Amino acid sequence: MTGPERDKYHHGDLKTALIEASEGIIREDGVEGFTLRKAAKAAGVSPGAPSHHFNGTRGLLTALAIKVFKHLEAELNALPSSGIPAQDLRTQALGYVTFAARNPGLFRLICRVDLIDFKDPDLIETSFDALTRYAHAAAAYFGHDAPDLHKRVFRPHMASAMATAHGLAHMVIEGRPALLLDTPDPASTFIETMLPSVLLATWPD
Amino acid sequence: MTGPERDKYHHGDLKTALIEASEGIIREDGVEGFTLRKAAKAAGVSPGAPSHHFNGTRGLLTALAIKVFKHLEAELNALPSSGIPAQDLRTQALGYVTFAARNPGLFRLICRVDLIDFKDPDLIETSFDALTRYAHAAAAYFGHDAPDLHKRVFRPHMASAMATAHGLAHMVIEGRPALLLDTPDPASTFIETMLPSVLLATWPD
DNA sequence: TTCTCTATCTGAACATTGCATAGATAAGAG
DNA sequence: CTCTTATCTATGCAATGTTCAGATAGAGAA
Repeated sequence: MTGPERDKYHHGDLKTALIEASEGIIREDGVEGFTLRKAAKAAGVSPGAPSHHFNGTRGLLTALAIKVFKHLEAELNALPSSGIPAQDLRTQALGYVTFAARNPGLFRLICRVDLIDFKDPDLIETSFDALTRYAHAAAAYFGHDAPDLHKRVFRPHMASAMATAHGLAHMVIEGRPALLLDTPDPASTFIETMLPSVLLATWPD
Repeated sequence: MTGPERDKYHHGDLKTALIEASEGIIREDGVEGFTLRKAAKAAGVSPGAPSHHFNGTRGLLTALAIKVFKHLEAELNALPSSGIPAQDLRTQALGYVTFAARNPGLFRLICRVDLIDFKDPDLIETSFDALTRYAHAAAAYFGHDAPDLHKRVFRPHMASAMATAHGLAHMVIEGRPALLLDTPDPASTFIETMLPSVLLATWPD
C-alpha cells in the first residue's frame, strides 16, 4: 500500500493490480479517501497509467464495483438454506446487512451512482445476479413465482423485502446505530443482538 | 445562480445566502456538482469568504443539512392523519420516499456521512425531530408506546418500519426504478403507481 | 462629527486532484 | 534483427479547498 513494487517497465497485469489497489484503499480510508493517484502509486505506477486501462476514475471504480457485487453474490449464495421460507429470507437479509457492515467502504461504493457507471451492462448484470438468491427467498416467503430480475419482473412484496434490508444496510453504514446505541461497536451490536429481532418482527414465521 | 449580485462591500447576511446558494446548486447539479467556490460565486463573494462563516465545506453542508431536515419534518408533519394506524404509517412512508424523490440531491446530502458532520448536536437533534411523526405512526401501528428518539428508545418493529422507507428512498434516488421500469420518468411511476401497493404489502390493515 | 475597534470580505497564494498529451520503453511478430 | 504495437512515464493544465495578510466599512465612543 505504501511504496512502489516493480522491476519491469511493463507491469504485467496493471488492470487487476489497480482494481485491487483501489479495493485496499477504499477498505482502509473509505470511498472519500480514494484518489486515482493513490491507486496508481499503490500499484507502483505513474499517475497517468490508469487511463490506458480504464475510462477515467469512473471506469476503474465501476470495474471494482463489479468485483464487489460478485463478492456479495458469493456471500449470499454461501448462506445456508433451511427450507423454512421465513428463516431463509431473514438469513439473506442478515447476510446482506452484514456484508454492508463488514465492508462499509465497498458497500458505499456500489451505492454511489455518481461514482460508478450504472449504465454499464456488466455492472447491471452483476448487480442483478448478486440479488438473485435474495429475491428467490423473498418470493418463496411471499408465495410468488421465482422472479427474474433480468426480465424486470417486479412484485410489491419483493420490493418491500429488498428495501428493508437495503434500508437497514444504509442505516448501519450511515452510523445510525451509533446514534441509538451506547456500545463500543454499535454496528456489530446492532447486527448481532438487535437485527435478528428486527427481521423476526419484519418477517415472522 | 449565475452572476454576482451585490453593491455593498459587506454582504449583510452572507451566512444564509451561502446556505441558499448551496441548496440551489445541489438542487440543480446534485451533491457531486457542488463546490464551495460555486457557492461563493453564486452569493457574489470571493472564494475565501465562506471560511469566515463556516468551518470549511463540511460546516456549510452541515448547516444546509439541518435546513433540509427541518424541511422534511415540515412535510411529514403536514401529512393528514386518518386515525387508521396502517394507513397513517403508509402515508408517512410515502411522504418520506416522495421527499427523497422530489429532492434527490438534498436527500443524498443528508445521507452523506462523509460530507456533513453527524456529531453536530444541532444536526442530530434536527434529524431526530424530522422522524418523530413517522416513529409515532409506526408505534401506533405496532401497538407500542410513543417512542422518544432523543432518549434512544429503540424497538425492532420501529426499526423495520423506518428501514423500509429508508431503503425505498435510497432505491429511488439510486435509480433502481430505472433498472426495473421502462417508463419515461421511472421514479414518479414507481412512487405513484407501485409504491402504494408496496406499502400495502408491507403494512396491511 | 471624528476616531477607533472589530467584524467582514478580498486577492493571491499553495497543495492536491483528475485528466490530456507527447514521448520513452519493451514485448512480440515477421 | 527490425518493425509494430501495447504499455508506461513525465509534464502540464484547469479546478478545488484552504489559508492568510491586508483592504473595507459598519458600529460605538469621544
